[in-house]
Amino acid sequence: MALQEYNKKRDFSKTTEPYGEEAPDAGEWRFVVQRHDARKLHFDLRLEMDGVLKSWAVPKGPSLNPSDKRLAVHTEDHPLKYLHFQGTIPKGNYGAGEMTIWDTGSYSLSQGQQKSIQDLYKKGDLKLTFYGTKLRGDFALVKTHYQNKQNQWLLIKKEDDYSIDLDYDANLHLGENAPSAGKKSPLEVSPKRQVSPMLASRDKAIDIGTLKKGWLFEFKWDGYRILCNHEDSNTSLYSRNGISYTDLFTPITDSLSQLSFSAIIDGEVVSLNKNGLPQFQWLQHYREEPKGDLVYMVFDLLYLDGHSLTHMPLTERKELLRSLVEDLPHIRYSEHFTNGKGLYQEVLAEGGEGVIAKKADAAYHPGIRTESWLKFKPRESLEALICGYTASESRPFGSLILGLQNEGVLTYIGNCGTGFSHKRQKELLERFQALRIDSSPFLGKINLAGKQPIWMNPVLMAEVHYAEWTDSGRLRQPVFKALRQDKTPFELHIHSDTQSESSDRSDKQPGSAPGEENSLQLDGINVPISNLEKIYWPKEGIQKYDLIEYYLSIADILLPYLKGRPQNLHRHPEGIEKEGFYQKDTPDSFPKWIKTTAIYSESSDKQIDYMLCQDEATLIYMANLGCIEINPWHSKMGNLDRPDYMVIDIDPSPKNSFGEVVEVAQSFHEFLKSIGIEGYCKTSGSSGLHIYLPLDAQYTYEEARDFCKLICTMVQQNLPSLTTLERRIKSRGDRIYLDYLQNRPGQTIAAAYCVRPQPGAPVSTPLLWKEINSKLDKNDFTIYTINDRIKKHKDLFKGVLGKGIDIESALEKFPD
DNA sequence: GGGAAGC
DNA sequence: GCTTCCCAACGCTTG
DNA sequence: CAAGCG
Ligand SMILES: [Mn+2]
Ligand SMILES: [Mn+2]
Repeated sequence: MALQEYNKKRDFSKTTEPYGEEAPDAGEWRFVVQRHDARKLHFDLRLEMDGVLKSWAVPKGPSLNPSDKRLAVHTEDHPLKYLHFQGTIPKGNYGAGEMTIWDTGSYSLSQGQQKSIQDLYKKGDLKLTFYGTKLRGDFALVKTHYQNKQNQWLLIKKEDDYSIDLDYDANLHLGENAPSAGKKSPLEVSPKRQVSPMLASRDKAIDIGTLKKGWLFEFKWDGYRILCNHEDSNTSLYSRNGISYTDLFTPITDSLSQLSFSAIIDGEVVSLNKNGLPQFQWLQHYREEPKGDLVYMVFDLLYLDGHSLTHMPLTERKELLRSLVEDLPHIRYSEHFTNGKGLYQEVLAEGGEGVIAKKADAAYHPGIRTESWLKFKPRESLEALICGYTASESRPFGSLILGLQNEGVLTYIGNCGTGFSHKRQKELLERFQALRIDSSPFLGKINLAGKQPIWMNPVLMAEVHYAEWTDSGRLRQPVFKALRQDKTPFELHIHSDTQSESSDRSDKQPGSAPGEENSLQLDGINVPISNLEKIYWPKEGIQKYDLIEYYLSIADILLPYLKGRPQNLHRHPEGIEKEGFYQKDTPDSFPKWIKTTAIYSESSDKQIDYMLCQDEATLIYMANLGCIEINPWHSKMGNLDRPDYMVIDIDPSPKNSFGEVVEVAQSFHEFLKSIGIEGYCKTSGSSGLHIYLPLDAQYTYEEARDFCKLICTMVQQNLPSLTTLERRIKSRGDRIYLDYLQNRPGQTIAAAYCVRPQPGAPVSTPLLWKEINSKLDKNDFTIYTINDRIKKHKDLFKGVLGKGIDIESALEKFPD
């Protein structure tokens, strides 16, 4: 490639919109790794970011082995066109030599990343997930801390399903999957696995009229992008994120189940009004109120009768598709046209969404945003932060107050008062309540033309369509489309066979409109999930979604500590700032698959059905009920009066520092060591610490409690002014309460790995004794950090359910 | 969070 | 049809 | 006994 052309393209890249529709927030961007046989062979890693390709030269190439730290030297930004470039750079030019595409695909920030990619990039601490052919899974791309080596970064594979233990040499992996001359062979698909759809890109610089030969044009349907896998008697519909729509859109499922061949179909489900125009809002409320003609507009066929078709040209796939779905009810073949300009004008006149242009000979690359498909639409859209709303007498609220984060400053971009039904407004208003704040989140004063603002913590995002920007930086004719569903769907954690883990907010997608009844298939049970986006931690904007995601991720480790134990549910259905309540009895309205055990209650003279958390399904059902915290008994069914462990509950007064708590725990550790006991310590998740001693159900609660009291007495004597055994709060003063009374039947303590209804969503986290020092920060352990910690330390509480201590021989070692 | 009662 | 209400714990310790 | 406590 000549420098001249490079420069030309570079100028072009500067002219692209700084805030385009896709680039800033889609959460998934493209990457390429080029093998560059220049003076010295190296690999160039390029990541799409802010409209350019951030680039690193990796001398040894990427490795899939986590123990390799590959040096990556940050080089200058390259224009986006480099995503597809391979060829020979002539001698005499910079970087002369052969350049081939080694791998390409998309990437996103890894799970649990809170900051924007721009911030993390600036910090030099990128945790990325790649969806390429060779580069797959999680990587860290981090700046080294050498101050005189500013541009030296390291590319390190993280331990996951794609990492390997063997040596890895990128130069030996040029295999058949390597794309050659711009023709990357597409992934094969199978109806046994979900497929991520190919996505269209958008380039406002292109005039649809200039696309002629080799392009065809389809309606851009305003509905849900849905794929269908059909094989034998199995027919399933699912969204881009893998959420199942098989049951919701039964007319379509039933119709496609009649197919006589196995197939994978791509299309858009729409709800049509009498004039045949798709009504997106009707579709959003299809579950509660089916309305309009439900039609699956199918436009691609990826698999037929045992063969993957992804490599075939589009026109051939569509021909097969047309004959396949002929005459099926609720299924319509999406025709294509050759006059793009004409179709576009027609669509505009009818108020349609837009037009998709497709290269007639293009293959189908699952999960890739392709330039072989281009979307054209008259209106812009973006994701804006909802910063508040205006009051109204006639409606639930007047309009949304919208803002964007602009270089760290929240900027007002206008109000939006249309696009929601009365019903939708009420749902939104309810969701807004938890986020209300007293003063404006904007720095300056906002002119709202006298309307009364109600301010909100700006964490919710709305997809808004608009005509253009005004000169003063406001949206013209904004219309609310949907609340953003910006999270990775759980389904992907369960069926790890889908590719894309991120969502594209510019393509509308189903998933979690409020009031929509979701469910999650776990342990063969359809677990009902409601109000996923309900905010449980208003300050942080953490949703029920995040809680469930955490519990899904920790279930395997957590469940052994819950199985067989009656529980006291502690529920916070309205979030942590509203009062929660305890619930012991399991009402009849709970599903019958929930296991319970009946225990007689003296006070109410009746049997109480205590819930047992035996499996992931119950765990998630509990989370859905607002059980942020989990409170199991210390003893199990079958041996209810003999606890499996003894608990030393270290409870500081509000006046004690955490450092003092640590000091007390250290004192316990010393004493326990002196009587030959190891003990296991965890954060309570709140302000204290818990020390567990394994008992293996060998002693009664009373024996455990007496032994605990003895130990606490020793420590209290050792630290008389810092600790107390006083049960009355008033008598404790500002001392730390050593609560041995927790060792009683029916008494509970927040389980290891459970979340606490406290600021920051802390997790009760098992620790190494050596971590219990003045540097310990209990705020380090939250739903966002525990999984990394477990990768490193595994389950530090394993011993709690292991071999029990011998109280008698420990007592012999007591002083005096 | 959800069901029942009340307006 | 929509809003509000109401419910969802216990048992041991201590004074 | 009622109130306190987790
Ligand atoms: Mn290079
Ligand atoms: Mn405690």
